[in-house]
Amino acid sequence: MSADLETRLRGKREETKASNRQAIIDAARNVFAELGYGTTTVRDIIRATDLASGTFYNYFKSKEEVFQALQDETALRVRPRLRAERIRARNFEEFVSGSFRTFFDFVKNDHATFATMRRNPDMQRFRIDTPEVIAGFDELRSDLENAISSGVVPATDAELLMAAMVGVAFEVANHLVSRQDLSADEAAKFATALFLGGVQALPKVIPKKR
Amino acid sequence: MSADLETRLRGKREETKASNRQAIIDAARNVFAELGYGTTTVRDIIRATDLASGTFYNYFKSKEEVFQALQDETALRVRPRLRAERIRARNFEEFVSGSFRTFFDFVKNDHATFATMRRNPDMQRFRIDTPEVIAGFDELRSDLENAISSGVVPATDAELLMAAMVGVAFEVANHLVSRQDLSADEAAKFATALFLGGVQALPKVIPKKR
DNA sequence: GGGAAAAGTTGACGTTGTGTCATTTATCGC
DNA sequence: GCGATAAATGACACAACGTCAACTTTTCCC
Repeated sequence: MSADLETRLRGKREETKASNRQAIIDAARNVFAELGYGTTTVRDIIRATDLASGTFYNYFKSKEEVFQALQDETALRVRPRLRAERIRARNFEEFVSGSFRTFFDFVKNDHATFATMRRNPDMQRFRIDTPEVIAGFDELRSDLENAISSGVVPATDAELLMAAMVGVAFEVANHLVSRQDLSADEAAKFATALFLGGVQALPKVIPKKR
Repeated sequence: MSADLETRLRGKREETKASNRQAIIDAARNVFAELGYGTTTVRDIIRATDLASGTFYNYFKSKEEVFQALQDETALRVRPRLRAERIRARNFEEFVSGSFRTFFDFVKNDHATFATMRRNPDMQRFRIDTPEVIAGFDELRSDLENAISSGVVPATDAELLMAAMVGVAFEVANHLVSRQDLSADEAAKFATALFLGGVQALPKVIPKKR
């Protein structure tokens, strides 16, 4: 079986190290979802595995660090999709709309990730900042710089443009999570229109009672 | 003296209650700035006042709650300014530019508030969510709805528009804090142009080496 | 294959911070 | 003044933390 194969290739030591790490991460995901981030303790997490308390500290410094690892896993799933979308784009309209649509689809569909968020009254607003996420931001900025160089986007402060896209993406995503009547598609259309033509270009909507 | 006057009006009891609460908040501000939010303990805070440990819990449930109170104090300083700026506005251009300029000025000038932030590696990205802040968001949304009703802004999803403004404001503010070469004015011009005319309208800039 | 070294696991233990509560001290209403 | 009420105090019981010496498993090498 494949475990044996991996063992032969990587050695048993590396093997269990990886599986322990993953066991802790998986346990943490469940426990966070159940107890909420604030109230769970390192002990709660380790109790949900078959490891001893001391072992936790061979892998992570604190629950914060496990949480980061969880976030990194999430970011690792989206980042390539966003990258691909931007590379595929043949003009700035596609660049922007592809990015927003991909991100909002992800947020709307990945229940496993965002259910946790909703159960946590402490951090209603979701905002991630791990190495993986920062790297994703840099990638976006660099792609924007290229777009500017090639004349697709007017010469402007690429860092600010990145910040604006990121800000809108995350903030709108928060509403996507809490509002059921809002689809990823609507959100993407809105954000895209804003970036392409400003307020005047925004999709017209019949005002709703709230 | 005025303390005597207040005492006569409010009673000594209310008096010291208010002053103790403020003492704790002030102590917390200093201690957070010195030790960082993550590492400071309730005991550290109370030690910086002349109160006993038990007294802390007469005023706040936890250090999180003090932190919230701190944030609320900050929000309470900006919210009226933003409100005033929006009321003064005679068209949407003024509405948007006034809002961004006021917010960015505040961020850039209020060192006391944002120095703390920079000293905290745990929460580099600043994001506040207290009742006072939520109320500010609601106020903005409601003002946007009015703008839509009166035809100054095209009929669109006011909540999304609010989210976009908030997202850009906070995310750009993060860069304001970390980039010395970026002025509040530049940032406001950028954000305003984006909302009024989209990417094509953004201020032109000679690309900088980074 | 076997034995020693290296790597990793274990859980008990000392330490630190938490929140409560019986007691004490200060203020209020009369 | 004086009883009643509100608030402050700090010792205490409890919970979680992170470490570490003893133990187990894997690797290395002859």
